[in-house]
Amino acid sequence: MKKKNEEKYTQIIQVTSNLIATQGAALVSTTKVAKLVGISQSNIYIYFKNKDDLLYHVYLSKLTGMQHFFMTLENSSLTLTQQLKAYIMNLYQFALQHPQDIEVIEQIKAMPNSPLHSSELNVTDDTQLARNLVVKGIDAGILRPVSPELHLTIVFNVIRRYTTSIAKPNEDKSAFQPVFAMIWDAIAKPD
Amino acid sequence: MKKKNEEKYTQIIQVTSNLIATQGAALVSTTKVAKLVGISQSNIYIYFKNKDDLLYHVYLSKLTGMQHFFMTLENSSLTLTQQLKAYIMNLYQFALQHPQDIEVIEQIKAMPNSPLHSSELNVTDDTQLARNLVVKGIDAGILRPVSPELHLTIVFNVIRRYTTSIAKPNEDKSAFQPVFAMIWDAIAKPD
Amino acid sequence: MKKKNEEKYTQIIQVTSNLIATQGAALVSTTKVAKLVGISQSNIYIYFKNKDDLLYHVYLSKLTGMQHFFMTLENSSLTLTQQLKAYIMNLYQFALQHPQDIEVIEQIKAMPNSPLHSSELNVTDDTQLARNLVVKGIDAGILRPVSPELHLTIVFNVIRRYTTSIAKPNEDKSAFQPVFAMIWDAIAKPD
Amino acid sequence: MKKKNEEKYTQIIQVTSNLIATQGAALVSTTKVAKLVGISQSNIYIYFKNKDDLLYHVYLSKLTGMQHFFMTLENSSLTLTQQLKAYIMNLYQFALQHPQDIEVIEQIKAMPNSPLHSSELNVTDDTQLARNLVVKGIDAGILRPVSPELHLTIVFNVIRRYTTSIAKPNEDKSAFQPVFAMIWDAIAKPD
DNA sequence: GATGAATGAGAGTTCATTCAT
DNA sequence: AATGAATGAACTCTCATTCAT
Repeated sequence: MKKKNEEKYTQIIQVTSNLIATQGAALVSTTKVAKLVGISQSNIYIYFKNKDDLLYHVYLSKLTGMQHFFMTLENSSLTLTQQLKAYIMNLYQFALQHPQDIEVIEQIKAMPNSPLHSSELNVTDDTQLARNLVVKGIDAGILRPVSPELHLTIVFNVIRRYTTSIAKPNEDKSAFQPVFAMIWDAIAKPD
Repeated sequence: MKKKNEEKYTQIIQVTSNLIATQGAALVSTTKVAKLVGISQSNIYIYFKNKDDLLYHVYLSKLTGMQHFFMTLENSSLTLTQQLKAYIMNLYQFALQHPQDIEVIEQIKAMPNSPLHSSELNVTDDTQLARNLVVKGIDAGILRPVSPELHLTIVFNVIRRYTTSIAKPNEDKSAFQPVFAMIWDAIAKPD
Repeated sequence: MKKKNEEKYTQIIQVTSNLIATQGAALVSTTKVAKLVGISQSNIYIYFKNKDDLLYHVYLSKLTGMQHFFMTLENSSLTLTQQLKAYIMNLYQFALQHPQDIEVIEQIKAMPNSPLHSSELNVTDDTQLARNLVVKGIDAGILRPVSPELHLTIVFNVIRRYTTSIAKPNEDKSAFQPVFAMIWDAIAKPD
Repeated sequence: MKKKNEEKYTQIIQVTSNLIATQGAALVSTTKVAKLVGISQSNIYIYFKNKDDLLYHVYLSKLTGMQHFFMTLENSSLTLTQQLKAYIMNLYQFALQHPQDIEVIEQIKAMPNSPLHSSELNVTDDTQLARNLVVKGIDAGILRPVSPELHLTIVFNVIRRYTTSIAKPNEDKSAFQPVFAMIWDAIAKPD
């Protein structure tokens, strides 16, 4: 519940994150985390109130890492179309460099009893920025006039699938070009 | 392991399927299933070798139900383009009528220790037909020349998202038209 | 939760009862009970839903044993004064023969998070009969016109204290006579 | 173990006392106490050797508060009968003004592993004075010739029950009169 | 004097699985 | 075919206590 030893705090978050990415959120247990960190299980409860609290902070840590990545987009002088395209490119590059992070975020979101549901504080979601952009894009006649959920579904799932199963770790940006075209033609309103 | 009492066998499968759809695969337990069916827990082990075996058969049952739905496509006299479009429409209609089935299939596939991974027998996947079609489509120059996984990702995720969160249960086929266009423009090779 | 093996069911109740009497209700744990019965701890959950459920049934078992003892009083042809005196004598004899039972009942009642508080079904309390008699006695001008709680407090505590710390196990009824006088003079309305 | 910061020492005692009164002695933990005082858990071990030691001192503090109240009785010039009656009245008034204190004392006494049992030092019990008076009363032929435990049981339990559940906080002394008569008739030897 | 960190023991509970009947 | 009984392992969580700083 307290935190002074930042190092171990970070270690617990890190190990949990790895566990989620490799075994799935459902298989995470404080027992396993503790064993991997090399501490006693009860020790975890010094750093986190709950198992839920732990997962919640894992989620937060990944989220802020991601948000840093997209901050440059806001308050920019780009046109809306440019912003939308830039967002897709940013997401691609982020996913390529931090493949685990998106996986972890999505897994925690999708958990049966997600700690996010019970959390009092509403977090500025990672897709919040994207959703705003999409809505603006639809209103401006740039994107197809269908439920924004569909645009988001395409953008996220295609990039996730591409970066986890298809892309090479250090590939050049140009390799993504055909995939980008696929996404853009899907969401952009045809002339 | 045998199935004398066919009725109870089906009941177990059905209840498990409902549990997966409502609570998530991770929260399924033989205890809960048995209680809902109204039999003793150990009884389940007469019909299934173990929990994995149960889940595997739930998966199979949903799969065959789905394949029935698509059989009409094979050996048809349609052109490849028509077959691809028909597949998308069929999937849309199946998902609309059996929203639970796709959910269950995907959940079992996505399980941390999915019974499908450890299964010796390789099942003819539900996406096998789709994948074949897509590959043919790419070779024929109809679809974009990118990894077929991406086409499948789009088709499945968009339809799943649309039918579970957006579509109305008894909506007319025409309501799907804009979404269909979205999917098709995403996967079809532009002129 | 089920019960076929009555013997083990009774054994668990018995062992728990002993534990409460010797160590106090607060120190009862399913672990200890299981160890004393010689079964695995999880086995207890076959016979009882909860620890609370276990304690509740321990309470019930002692209660019914006690009620059997007092049934003879009801519907009797005794005068009210005779009934009151008979109740005190019966309680004395019951407490002398089953010193543990009253201790167990009172301990479970007094528990911080008593399983009785959360129980939906309201049990006919062991003091219900006594309270009814006392109220009737007050109305009839036989007992002192003060809160019936005070009469009950005296009757129960004096007998409990006497039988647990003072009385000899096989003593003659006459040994109780001075104590009986004490109780009666306390609760009876003086002329 | 020492007590430099007298204030914090008192605070710990006070908080523990409240916890016992409200939640019951069994639910007291150093964790809860520390949280309520606003100190770290380990800090408690500076002021007290262990949990038992803490409880023991809580007991002592309540005890001395109570003894102050009764000191006026000793070395007085009252007759024995007057002293006995005065003791009862004093106890009533003390219990009315400090309802928590008696509760705390009794709870600690009644604990399964009471710190008083293991304590090497024998404390001059709170009932010591009362017991002495009672013994003297029996010898002088004022009180009934039964085990003094019984007299004490009546006096303490009736007053405790009366002041906690029946009496009004600021009631006049005269309201207690019928209850006093009840007690006195119970313990006094009839002519 | 005070605290953060750590721990082992123990609590209640659920689960998948086995076996005799 | 069906069930009751049993179990060991795993789980989350709380607690009293110790120790270095």
